[in-house]
Amino acid sequence: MATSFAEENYLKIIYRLSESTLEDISTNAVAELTQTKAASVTDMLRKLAEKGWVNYQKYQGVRLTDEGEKIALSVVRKHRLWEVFLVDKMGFNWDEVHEIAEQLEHIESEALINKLDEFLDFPKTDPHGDPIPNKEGILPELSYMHLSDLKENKACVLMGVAKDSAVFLQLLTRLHLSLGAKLMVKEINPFDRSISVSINDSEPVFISHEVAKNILIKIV
Amino acid sequence: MATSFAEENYLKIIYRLSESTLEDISTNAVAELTQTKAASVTDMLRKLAEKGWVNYQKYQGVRLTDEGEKIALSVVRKHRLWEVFLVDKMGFNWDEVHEIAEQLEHIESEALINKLDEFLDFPKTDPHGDPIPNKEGILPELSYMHLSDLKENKACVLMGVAKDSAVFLQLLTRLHLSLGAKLMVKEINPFDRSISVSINDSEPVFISHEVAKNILIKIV
DNA sequence: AATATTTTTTAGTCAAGACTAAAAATTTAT
DNA sequence: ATAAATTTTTAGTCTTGACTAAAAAATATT
Ligand SMILES: [Mn+2]
Ligand SMILES: [Mn+2]
Ligand SMILES: [Mn+2]
Ligand SMILES: [Mn+2]
Repeated sequence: MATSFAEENYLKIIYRLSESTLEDISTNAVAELTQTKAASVTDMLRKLAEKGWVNYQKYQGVRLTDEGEKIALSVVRKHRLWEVFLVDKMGFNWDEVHEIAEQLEHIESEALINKLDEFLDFPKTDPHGDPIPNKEGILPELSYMHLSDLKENKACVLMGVAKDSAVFLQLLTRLHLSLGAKLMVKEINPFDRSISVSINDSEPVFISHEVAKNILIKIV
Repeated sequence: MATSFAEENYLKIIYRLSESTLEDISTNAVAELTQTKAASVTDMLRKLAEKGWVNYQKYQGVRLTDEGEKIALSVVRKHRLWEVFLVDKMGFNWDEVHEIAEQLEHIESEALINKLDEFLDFPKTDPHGDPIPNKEGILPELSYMHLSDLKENKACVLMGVAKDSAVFLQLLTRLHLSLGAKLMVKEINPFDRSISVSINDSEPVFISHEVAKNILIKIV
């Protein structure tokens, strides 16, 4: 069955919301991310349920069916592969690619996306460190910590971000915090939980707890 | 002003029809290429005229305004650049790219299309030999002959096709007729105007007039 | 337990872009 | 110059995906 852009966007957003909770997803949560109103979401949820892509009961929230998740994963796969393309091949910065990928993720061609995957050398993660499902829809297992949870004087590598708004990414770039950077927390201030971090062995810089919370790392 | 997919498709098709005639374009001609009905076209022509992209008077046919042509050329540019990408970088055959480019041509990002242009080394023509407008909307001048108009025993090179339906392109491929092939007409049969052509100096093969008419060449 | 607040759904509208059937205008043929 | 055929437009309808305002259900507060 063919899926419209709107349907794909909804499924992807329900998927993303499901990643961080086991509970059913609320109408309002979906409305916020789709940038629509709750009433519009209710309408769409009924349609998606009708097509067998979500389980939905009035007032009970929504959850993807296996088939719905499969579609969502394929959209996520396309989104993230196109992001890799935009950064690695087109030379965009990591804060510039989201909107374009938001469009490209709806291009309908299995053949194209698999050739693109190959062209990019089967990347495991996108420019924000998010995992890319393979063509079977299997996500590589990545277990990252938040920089905010790291003890002092432990070496680690920046592996991803937990938020990909342009302003956040631009801030990181200004601080020379990019994927692969070697980090070490030098000091944790109990007052506001801000930290001072050395990036690639240079002089430590200050980072708010809010920022540290959204930086994903791997201990080396 | 933002342009919808539908509007872009209409403008592109009106542009394509205008290339081969100086007359105004008829409602039916547009309907045929957009795969819609004449009534739907009439509706859309009114909207396009409203936006200042076409000149349209009831029963008089339609013609692009300068602004409309600018939009059409940008869609054509995107379509053809994506086709080059699909063939040169993704490894598709020339008969497989049209539908995908039909979608990709609507991706909205000046920055992306200009980076893509550079990535592809500023190609002058697409995989079917059609000229690619530059970012200012200027088309390179290409003056090709039809193979059907060529005299016997004149060497030439296949530069493009005047039709890009998949079946036609697949036929050419089977005959080893691809862009850049060296051709020489060995014989013209007055009966049905079919010709016998040597391709890259190999044994001549027979080609119908219909096929020869749609092969574009340059004399060497 | 009753009330207030928040969330979600329903009801009614709207715009875009398609359709069919019928009417009107234009073009072609006699 | 009429009549016939063709093309184009109008009128009315449908689907998708949005909206607002109001009603209903669920949740939180006293
Ligand atoms: Mn999207
Ligand atoms: Mn990403
Ligand atoms: Mn298109
Ligand atoms: Mn082409």
